[in-house]
Amino acid sequence: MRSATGGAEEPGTVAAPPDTSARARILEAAVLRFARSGFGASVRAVATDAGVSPALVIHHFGSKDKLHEACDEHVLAWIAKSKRENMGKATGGRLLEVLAQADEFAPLVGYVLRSMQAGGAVGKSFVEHMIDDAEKYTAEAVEQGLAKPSLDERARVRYLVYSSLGSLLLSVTMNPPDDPEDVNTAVRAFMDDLYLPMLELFTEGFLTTRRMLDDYLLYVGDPPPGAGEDEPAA
Amino acid sequence: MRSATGGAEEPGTVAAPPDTSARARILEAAVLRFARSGFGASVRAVATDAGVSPALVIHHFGSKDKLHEACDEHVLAWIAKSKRENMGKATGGRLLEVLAQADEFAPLVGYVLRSMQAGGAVGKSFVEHMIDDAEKYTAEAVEQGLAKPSLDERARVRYLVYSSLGSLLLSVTMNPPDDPEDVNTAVRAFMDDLYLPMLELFTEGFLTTRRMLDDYLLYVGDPPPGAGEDEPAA
DNA sequence: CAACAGGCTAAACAGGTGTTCAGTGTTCGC
DNA sequence: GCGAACACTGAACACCTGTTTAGCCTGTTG
Repeated sequence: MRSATGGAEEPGTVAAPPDTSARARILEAAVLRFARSGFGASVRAVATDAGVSPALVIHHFGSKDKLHEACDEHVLAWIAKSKRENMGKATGGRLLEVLAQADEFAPLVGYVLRSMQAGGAVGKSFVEHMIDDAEKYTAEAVEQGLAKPSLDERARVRYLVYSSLGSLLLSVTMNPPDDPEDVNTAVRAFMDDLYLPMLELFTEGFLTTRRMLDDYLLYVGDPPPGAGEDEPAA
Repeated sequence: MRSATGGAEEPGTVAAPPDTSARARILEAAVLRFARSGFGASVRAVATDAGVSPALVIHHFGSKDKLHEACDEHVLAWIAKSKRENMGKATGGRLLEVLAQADEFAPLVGYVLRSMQAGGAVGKSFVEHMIDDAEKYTAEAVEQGLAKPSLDERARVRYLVYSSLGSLLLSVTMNPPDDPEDVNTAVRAFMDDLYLPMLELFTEGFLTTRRMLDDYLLYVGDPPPGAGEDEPAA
């Protein structure tokens, strides 16, 4: 077998042989296992999946928490890369759906969902990035006249991201796929069921009058006018 | 083996006037502990909270799973009662918010959220009941001319419930309150932040044109006219 | 009074957990 | 060749888990 354990990894795009190292195999197995069974999965389970001994997992990563962190970093790096590559075709809040369709990435999507479920770092980071992106996209959409302006753009974006990701998370949690690996099936089912009402709500709204909105505005006072200066901590 | 507590007495029908009994104290402590720390909390933790020995917990409930089931039943019964009492003032998807404001019920709300997070029975039941209720309320709202009719009423209701509960769950998961007991603070913060954009979306929509909706309708074919009841296979 | 019953507990059990340790080979620089 | 560094493992350790066992203690009943 090749040694080639030099720290310098070749950034070759096509030939990527060095991911057969035990460390990489463990990391991949851990991401998959955590996505499947949640972060309570045992080190022994990860080791078995990777075909190594539990001691080797600790030897390479130091502890289970460190392994968890390494998985987080790994997935975050993958998200950053995927975001760059899919910038064009995945607009707005549909990044996850697009990614989930690629079987290759499905386990990673599962990991993100698990992290959101557990309130972990990856989930938080993913949601925040999603909000930042969505803010940009909606601003463009407003400029182009595709989307209506909002009384509070930032708050609207937060709401849109929270409701879309939250509903997806809830749907997957309530109706977990038989094989925990193919999250894409669950995501697809979610989209099939709920895409129409979402689109309908987005184009036509839900209420017939402005009464509730106006009453609320009167009650809480005016929201930040247009481009709010800054938001002091409450 | 001799069964210590004769299984003759059916729980629920037994008239237990003093809820100061150890069994009741354990049940209450378990609901609170599970809401606080999730269902991974140990039997010993519950026992300590209740001021009893771990053995007594098992003695009264048989096993940890049985204790979990008993908690579920307890909370479900409470939900049913609260729904009956608050039918009038809590309309639509705002039941949880109303209930969360009553400090007395806050831990129970926390339990419901935990169960939704874990995909447990209480969460599932709660969501389904919520959908049933919301369907009734929106039907009334449509009749009264307050809400616009939908291409698929059932799907819209499901979407509304999933997005409101899902966004709440995600918000609480991402920003857990310092003291896990007062969920009401987190719920209140969620409402303060996201109620305006929600209301805005409901009254004005988001998109300026019907193009995306029409394109989608053309793509998937017409939705079930009126009361469609079929579930498309994946 | 004695005898029994049941709520209740301390202690232990069996099993799983993350982690450590001593010791395999195998490979590399000298 | 040598010795060191390396990836790697089986076995153990200490701890925590749910659960069981034996027995205490109190109240009731004969």
